[in-house]
Amino acid sequence: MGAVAHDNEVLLLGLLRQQSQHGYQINDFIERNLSRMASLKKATAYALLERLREAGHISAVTVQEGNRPPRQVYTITPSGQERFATLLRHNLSTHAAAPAGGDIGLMFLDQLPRQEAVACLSERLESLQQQLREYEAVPTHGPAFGVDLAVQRMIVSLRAEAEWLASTVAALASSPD
Amino acid sequence: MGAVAHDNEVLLLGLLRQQSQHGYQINDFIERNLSRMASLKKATAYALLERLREAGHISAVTVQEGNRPPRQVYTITPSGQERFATLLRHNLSTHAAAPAGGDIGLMFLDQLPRQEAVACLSERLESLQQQLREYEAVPTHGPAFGVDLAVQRMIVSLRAEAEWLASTVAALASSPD
DNA sequence: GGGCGCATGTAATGAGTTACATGATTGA
DNA sequence: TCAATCATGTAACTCATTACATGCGCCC
Repeated sequence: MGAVAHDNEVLLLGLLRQQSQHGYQINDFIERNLSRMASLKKATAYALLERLREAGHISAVTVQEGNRPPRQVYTITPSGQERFATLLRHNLSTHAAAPAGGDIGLMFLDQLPRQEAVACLSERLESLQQQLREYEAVPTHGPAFGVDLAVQRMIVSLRAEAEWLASTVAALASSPD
Repeated sequence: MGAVAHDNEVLLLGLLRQQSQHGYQINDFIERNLSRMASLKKATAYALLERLREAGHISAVTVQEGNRPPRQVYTITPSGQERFATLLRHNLSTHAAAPAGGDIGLMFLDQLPRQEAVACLSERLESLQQQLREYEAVPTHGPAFGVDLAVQRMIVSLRAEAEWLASTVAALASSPD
């Protein structure tokens, strides 16, 4: 993708907005707590932080505690605050336009022998239900906010997809070849 | 993404499987009929076709009719048939694992003044409903197959998302700041 | 002393995007 | 004659990924 989504940028700015941090810390947090929602990788995060610093959206100071490795501690700047607000508004206002994913295969479903198609979709259904169970097991913190909201949305979406897929598989399995 | 999804590859092989074609023709078809499901761009398509040819999954012959520009007409090879079947099975069996998209913004919803958040999400809801209407307006061809199936899935998915979003906006609008 | 955690990065690779180049034909 | 369509590509760029490099401290 080009400069369409900016998901990673919002993520980093958002985290830095809540608290100044160094790269390792940010990455750690994402891996531990946001692995389901975010796909930002370590090397990408470091590079993006550097780009954001160059752009003036965050500032960096080198901090060394004792003999530990020196850290680049990043802090969001006023320019970054603005950027964050702009990106967030845009991100919230816009629904990921096009191709959702996983649809291309469906278009060619009839190019596979019926039985095989049913088998494949059944497998998909199972992994879908597994994912759903995982999201449903995520503990929530009372009224839906922050991450909880994103989890909720994921659940609703997965549930709808699972239901549709189940009925599609059923229809497919009982129809003539 | 790396070599994870292969959506574009399935798409091209699938189209060539139905009929030998030249690049312009394929691209034209995608733009006209599949713009909703596929995001494959012209230059990318040409490049991918060349890569598929190098890999031996398709073969090319140059054809010239009259004085029109010469065309590279591509035909799927046995190797390509196999590849297509493999990719298709995988594509059908697997649900796009991770981050669905649009979720990162939600995580930071509380970093925006309540009113603004509601406004943004309302805008999102409207465009979502607009999209939904467009998909619902796509004519179907009897029993769900091929593209129809993908459209159906899109509708189900959009509907679920729209419903969830509507109730979320309502809850948000009526809660204290 | 050997492996893990901390902390930051580089290098190579690859896929995708936009914008542009080219040149003939067709139709208003 | 001017614009659009046909047809294939190249070039420059951005973003992301994986794998690797480095080096110290801590703990068993």
